[in-house]
Amino acid sequence: MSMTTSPFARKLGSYVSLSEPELAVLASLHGRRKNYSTGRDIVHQGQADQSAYVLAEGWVCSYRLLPGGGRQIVDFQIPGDFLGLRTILYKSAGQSIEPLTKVQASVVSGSDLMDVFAHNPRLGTAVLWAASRDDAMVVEHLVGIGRRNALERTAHLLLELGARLTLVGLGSKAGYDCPLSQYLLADALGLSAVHVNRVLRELREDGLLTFRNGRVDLNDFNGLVTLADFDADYLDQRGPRYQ
Amino acid sequence: MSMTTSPFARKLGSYVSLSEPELAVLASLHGRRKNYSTGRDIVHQGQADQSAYVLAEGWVCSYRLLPGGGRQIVDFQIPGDFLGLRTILYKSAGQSIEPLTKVQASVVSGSDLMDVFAHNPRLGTAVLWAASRDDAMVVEHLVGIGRRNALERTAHLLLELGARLTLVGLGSKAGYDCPLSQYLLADALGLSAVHVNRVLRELREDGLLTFRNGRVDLNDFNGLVTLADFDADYLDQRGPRYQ
DNA sequence: CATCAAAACTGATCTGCAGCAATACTTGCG
DNA sequence: CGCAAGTATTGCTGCAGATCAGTTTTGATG
Repeated sequence: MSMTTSPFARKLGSYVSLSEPELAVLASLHGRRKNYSTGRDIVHQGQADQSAYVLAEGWVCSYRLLPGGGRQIVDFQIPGDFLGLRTILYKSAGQSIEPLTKVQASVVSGSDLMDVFAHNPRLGTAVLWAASRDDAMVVEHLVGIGRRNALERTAHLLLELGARLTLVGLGSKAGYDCPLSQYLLADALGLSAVHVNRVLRELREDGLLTFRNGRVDLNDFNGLVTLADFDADYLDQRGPRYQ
Repeated sequence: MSMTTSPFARKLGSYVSLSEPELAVLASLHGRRKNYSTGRDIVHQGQADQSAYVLAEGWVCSYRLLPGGGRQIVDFQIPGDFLGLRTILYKSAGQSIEPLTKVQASVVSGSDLMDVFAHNPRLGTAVLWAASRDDAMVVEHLVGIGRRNALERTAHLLLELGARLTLVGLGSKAGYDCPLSQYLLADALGLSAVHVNRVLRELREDGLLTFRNGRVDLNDFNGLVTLADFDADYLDQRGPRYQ
């Protein structure tokens, strides 16, 4: 993999074979890098920010505010992920994006992206295709929330994060660094923070995983896979390709 | 709206201005109509059927099988909807599609669609853009399941179906015909069928809606909107357009 | 119109998780 | 160093909704 191929371009290339000029257009999309830190949302629900981002460093989450005052974290994003596409595609985002750590991201302007759609539709197809794949994973996650119990859900989320981090070289089957608080996990899992705590204790006591001091240790990987009915292949980026 | 413009073309046109030749390509995509009836899935989870469908008549649902033996209905589709795109885009569908009534659908072959992506990428962009919009609605629905109570969820689903049917002329604020059994509602709402029954009774006793004999009567539309925190605009098909 | 199966409905009981309250632990920060 | 803020941990209580075990209604069919 050459140094000039970004993780993002690699991801798109798995859907549509991209030519050199197309890769160049893609590279030209990246604006300068911006830094964000915890405490203020990158995108706030309702506002149409008109720009997207490619995460270079740090973790963020996208969430929806709920009528009752709570929120549902829809997805966590890790380095290499594309975010904020929705704020460009639709009038309003419907989702907010919040940095969970110090974050570095390169900005992709909305108008630039729309120009790509108009003048380089093959690239547009690739971008949307990748986005659709990501959506499918989000759906997978949310379906899991509805019908698994707390223990299975938690195991599944932590396995999924592990698998995704491993793909970008930030984790392994043994474990990974994870900056999430029990409150954040709760918002993602649709549980109370108190209950997340109990679930983590149970997972620890059962010798399955240990989550402590920002570190997840997968003590019994296979046991977790069985418990959570985790399909390790479903993160597989490959699909049919054309050309 | 000319007679030659299908609901599907209309939907795509709301994202990308389509030229006459492009509309012609779109029309040529439609294969012959096929009939399906209840009892056998149109697409079965796992198999990559390699064709998609545009629903002409009847209702279908797409669902995922769950580890515990149950299933989560991810979405209902009504006339005018496009379905099965995922079976073409990815190796495996991950979702099954089941007819709920007698169904007429025109087939779109997978290879034809992939040809469109390769040779008419503007159309490809439009198709994927529309799909991404549909996904956003599914996410919306699933988020609702996680965090609303049974009464709110049920009201929300029945309002949403009403709104969508009204868009294609099959319903109004007063009500609509609905072939769903309480078991199907349960699988969509993540509830037991027994509890769905109780919830429907409560909605009826509160004078909000009556669901009986395949007919939904929205007795108190505004009351329902308040209860379910329903955003009537979120079905709005418009978004930014280019060209 | 009698028969049968599917769908709708009901009551009783059980349970997973939320909500509240109170106590430790961990990490800056003046 | 000691205080404050966030984070983790544990016990207790209540309830929404699951599960079980039926009965009744509906509607399709010979």
